[in-house]
Amino acid sequence: MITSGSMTLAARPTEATSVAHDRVYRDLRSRIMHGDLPPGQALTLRGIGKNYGVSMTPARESVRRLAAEGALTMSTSGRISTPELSNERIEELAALRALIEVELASRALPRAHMALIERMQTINAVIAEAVQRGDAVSYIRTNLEFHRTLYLRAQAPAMLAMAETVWLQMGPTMRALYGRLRRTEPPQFHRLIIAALKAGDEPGLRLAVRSDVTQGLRMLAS
Amino acid sequence: MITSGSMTLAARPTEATSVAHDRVYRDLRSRIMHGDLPPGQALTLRGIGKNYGVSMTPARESVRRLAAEGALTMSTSGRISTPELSNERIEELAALRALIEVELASRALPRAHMALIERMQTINAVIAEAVQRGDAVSYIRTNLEFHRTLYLRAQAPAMLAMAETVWLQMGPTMRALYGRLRRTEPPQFHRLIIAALKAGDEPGLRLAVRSDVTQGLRMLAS
DNA sequence: TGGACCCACTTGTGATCACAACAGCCCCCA
DNA sequence: TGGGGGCTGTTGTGATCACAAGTGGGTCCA
Repeated sequence: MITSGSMTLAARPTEATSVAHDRVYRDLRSRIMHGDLPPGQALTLRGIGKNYGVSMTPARESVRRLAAEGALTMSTSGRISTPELSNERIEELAALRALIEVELASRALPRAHMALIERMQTINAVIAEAVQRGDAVSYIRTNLEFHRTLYLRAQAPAMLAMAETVWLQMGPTMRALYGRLRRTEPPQFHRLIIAALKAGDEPGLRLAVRSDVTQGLRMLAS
Repeated sequence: MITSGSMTLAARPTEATSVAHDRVYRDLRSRIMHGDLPPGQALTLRGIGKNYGVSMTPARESVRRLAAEGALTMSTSGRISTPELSNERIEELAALRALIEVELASRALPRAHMALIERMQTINAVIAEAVQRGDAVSYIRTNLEFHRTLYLRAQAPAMLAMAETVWLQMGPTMRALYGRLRRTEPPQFHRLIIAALKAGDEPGLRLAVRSDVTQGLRMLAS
C-alpha cells in the first residue's frame, strides 16, 4: 500500500469531479506516471477499492482505462500489474518521445514568452533540489512538469495527450532507471532548451529536446 | 450489425478471447475506426448491451476503454457519442499521422521485400474497386490495411498502436469527409509509396507517406 | 528429502438492482 | 401563439452477489 502523499500537481483548476471512478483513475494515473509504483507491481480490484473506499466497479473502470493507455498490463488470466518493459520497448518509447516532443517544442517556440521561460527556470531549480535529495518521484514529477509547461504553449492537445501517454507507460521503468543510474547533477540539456528558447533558435531547440528525452536511454545501454 | 468482413489482418493468431467485454470492444472499435458510425452518433450502455446480448457491465467497460483511446467522447453528464472533431483537431491529428507514419514507413523500408510490395499492390487494387463503388467503409478499411501492411514491417508495436489510435479518433470524421469530397480515383500517392519502396528511396518514401496522410486535409480546407 | 498432487482462497467477470440526474416533451397560461 | 414549468422516461453510476478460473501453499507419498 503506497502512501498517497501531498501530490500537489501544479495547476489543475477543475478538480472536483466527485465521480468515484474518475477520482481513482486520476490518482492511480498520477502515481504510475511519476514512478510511485515499481515495474511489475501487482494490483487487485478489491485492494484498489478498499484503498479508495469504493466498490469493485469504479476500481475496475479505472484499471480498464489505464490498461487502455498502456499504464497497466493485464495477464491472460486478468491479473493486473504495472508493465515491465523490454529494452526494445523502452527504446521505441524514447523514439516516440523524441518524435512527438520535438514537434511540440517546435510549435511552442513562437509563443514562448519571457514569463514562460522564467517559469521553466524556476522548475529547473526544483529539479536540482530533487536530484540532490535523491528523490526519484519528485525528480520525475518535476521533470515532466518542465516539459509540460513548454508543450502546453504548443496549443496541440492531441499531441500533448500522446506525449503524456508515453510518459505514463514509462513511469514505473523511469523510477527503476533512476535508482540504477544515480544522478548527481540536474539534466544538462534543460539549460540548452532554455537557451534555445531565449535565442529563438529552432534547430537548436529540436536538438536539445531530442537529446534530453533520449539521454537516460544512452546511460541504460552502457 | 456490420459484417465483420474478411479483415485478414496479418498475424493475429490469438483471436478467440471469448471474454464478453473484449468482444464488444473489438467490434465497436472496428466499426468506429472504419467509419461505420457518423460523427456525433449517440450510444447507450443498455443499447450496446442489448446489441451484443450482454449486460451493462461489459458494455460499460468497452465504452470506457474506447473513450480512453479517444474513439468515443463522454459529455459532462456521461452521455456517450462518437467525437465531432473541430478543424483544428483534424489538422492536429493529420500532423500526428504524418509524424508517426513517416517514421514507421522509414523503419519498414529496409525490411520491405518484394512479397510485401506485391501485397500492397494487391490491396491498392481493392481500394480502386471500393472507390469505383463509392463504398466509403470499404475504402477506409482497405486504405488503412494498405498502411498497416507496410508499418507492421517496422517492428515497432508501440508506434503502430499510436498510429491506430489516431485512425480510431478520425474514423467517424473520415467517413463524413469521404462523403463530402466524392473521390473518383484511387489515392495517387499510394503509387509513389510503392515506387519509393521498390527504389529503396527513403526521402521519397517519407515525402510520399506525408503527402498521402495529409491529402484529404487539403481538400477539406478548400 | 524431493516432487507431485490437491484443496482452499484469492481474483477477475458478468448480471442485477437501486438511485440520482438529466433530457425531452407536453401542457398550461399569459 | 409563444414561452416557461413540471413530469416521465431514459441513462449513467455504484454496490452487491454468484461464479469460474487460476494461484499458491501445504501435505502426502515414493
